[in-house]
Amino acid sequence: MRWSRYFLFTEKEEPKEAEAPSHRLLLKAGFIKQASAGIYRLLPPAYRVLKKIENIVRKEMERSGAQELLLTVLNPKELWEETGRWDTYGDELFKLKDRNGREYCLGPTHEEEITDLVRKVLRSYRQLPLILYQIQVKFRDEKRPRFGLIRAREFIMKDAYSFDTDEMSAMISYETMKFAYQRIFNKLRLNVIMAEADVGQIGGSMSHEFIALTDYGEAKVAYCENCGYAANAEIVPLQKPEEEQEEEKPMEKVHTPDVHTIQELAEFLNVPPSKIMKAVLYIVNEKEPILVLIRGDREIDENKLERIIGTDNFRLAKDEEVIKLFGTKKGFIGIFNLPEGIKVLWDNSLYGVKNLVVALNEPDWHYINVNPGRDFQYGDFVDVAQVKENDPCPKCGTPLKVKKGLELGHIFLLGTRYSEPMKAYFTDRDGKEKPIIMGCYGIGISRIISALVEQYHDDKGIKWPTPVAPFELDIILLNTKDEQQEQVAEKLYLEAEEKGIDVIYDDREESAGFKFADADLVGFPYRIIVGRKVKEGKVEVQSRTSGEKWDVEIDKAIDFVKEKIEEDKK
RNA sequence: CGGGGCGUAGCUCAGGUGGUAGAGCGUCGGCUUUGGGAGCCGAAGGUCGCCGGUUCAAGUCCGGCCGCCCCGACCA
Repeated sequence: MRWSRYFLFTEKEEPKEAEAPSHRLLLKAGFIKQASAGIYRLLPPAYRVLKKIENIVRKEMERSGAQELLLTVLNPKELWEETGRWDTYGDELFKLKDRNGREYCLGPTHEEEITDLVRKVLRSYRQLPLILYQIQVKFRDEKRPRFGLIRAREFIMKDAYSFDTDEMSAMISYETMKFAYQRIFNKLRLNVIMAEADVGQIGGSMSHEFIALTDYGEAKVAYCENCGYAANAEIVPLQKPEEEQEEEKPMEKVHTPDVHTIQELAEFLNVPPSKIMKAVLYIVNEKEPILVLIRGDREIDENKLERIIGTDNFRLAKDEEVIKLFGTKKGFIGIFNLPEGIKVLWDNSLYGVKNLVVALNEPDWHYINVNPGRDFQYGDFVDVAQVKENDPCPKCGTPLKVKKGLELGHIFLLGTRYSEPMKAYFTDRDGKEKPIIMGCYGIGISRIISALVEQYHDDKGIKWPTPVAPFELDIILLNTKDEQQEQVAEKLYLEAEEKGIDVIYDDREESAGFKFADADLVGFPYRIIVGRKVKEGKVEVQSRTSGEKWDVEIDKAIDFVKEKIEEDKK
């Protein structure tokens, strides 16, 4: 490809709206163009990357025995009503009507579609097991699209579905996909952690997430470097700590005027936050107040809370509600003088803490040196705290690492969550009708482009790993007016094409610095610089990744680069 | 969904107190230049997000709407 003819236009100015490096660089280097909020056009170089990612995924899926098909984007309401998700999926579903008033959604995921297809075709246990997959555009009306391709409203996903006769067989399908995913992320050169995960609203019994470690992403993963345990932070269990061995001091009432936050209170009383009982009031289903008590140095994990109370319909109480219920402001809620009918949850972190600071539901006063057993009785303990760096690993007790990441893959053992309500049955060996056991397996294909840039860039631009680079080699002709240089560059370009290298030839009439800067920004793994060394029969080969430079004889340059590329792709 | 901000040339942005729109970069033409986003000369390019109001006069003031970004909540 000659760059002078190629649809690749970089920006010199920094895109003002982008913050995440991947978003900024993909815009600046001319890979993506926004169409509207969370909706992006993939330009030719980005599409080349996307296709390479897809093909790596395809190869590993096919190797695992999965078969590719193509479902539809437009999905009728009726199927979604069968599983109840037309309503429960909520506002995230893009809905529309046809001219006759029939309702559809744009598929955000395809469990209903695939289950419908399979129930119409499959009859017998002889036809199982089966894994089907597609690479398809998906639509989710995200509340807040963010960071370019990282959270888009229209995006490309690989979704696979497994169908088995029994739990054991389903488990084998699940494990097969798990291994395929590990191979895929290795081949994509991504640093990805496989973590245990919550099954969430998709349902099912077992689930793993594949999280790329990045600074921009929605996932938080906790992992143990000792035993290999890794899980989404929101499901890491935290046990009660050891009881503190500390002399119990006499309880005292202390005036704490205008002290509202834990931090202020800790400074005012000169105690660590871990000695303060924090009380947070939630309103469940818009009517039932629940008071959550937690140690002052900890935060509430609302995902854990959701699983405890069994609904996501809850919110923090408003100031007025606190005043109405407790007769005091936020910051002065505690366990003493509690009004009737308020449910109280005790987080494990509070167990065994001595000489606590506790509010007493009276403005501007706290008790200090409050002790369990003597001054109050514990209620029901639960685990609602967010996991933090250095919390003990639930498997082996070693301090955990907690890192931010980007969810690239998610696999679920679904069981009969979809086959049962949709009546996807097969006849088993014993002649009985049984629901198919299902699994589903997603990979965010377009999001992988961003994850790659997050993990492979520097201050000058992107550094694509060779297997996914839009072009493997950039041949830069420095002086377009120099006939000798031009002849050499043309010859090398044709030779590279001939030898099957993905090559772009920068034949544009631009200054040397301009071309170098573009090459760094767009991030081709190798470049050949055709410049003044041509007089000595040489060109310069450079690696974007390592920064290494080699002077190579003109005739050997392409073979030299080809060898490097082959090595990278192994 | 709560909070904040922005919308003027392709991009980044400037345009006290209302007076009919500018810069840098990019683009086009010419000359010069070619190992790190070159220089000089010239030119084109705008329904100032949309609708309404106030006014002799609105990019500027007022009202409504739309779009986009950021923080949080949310996020198989």
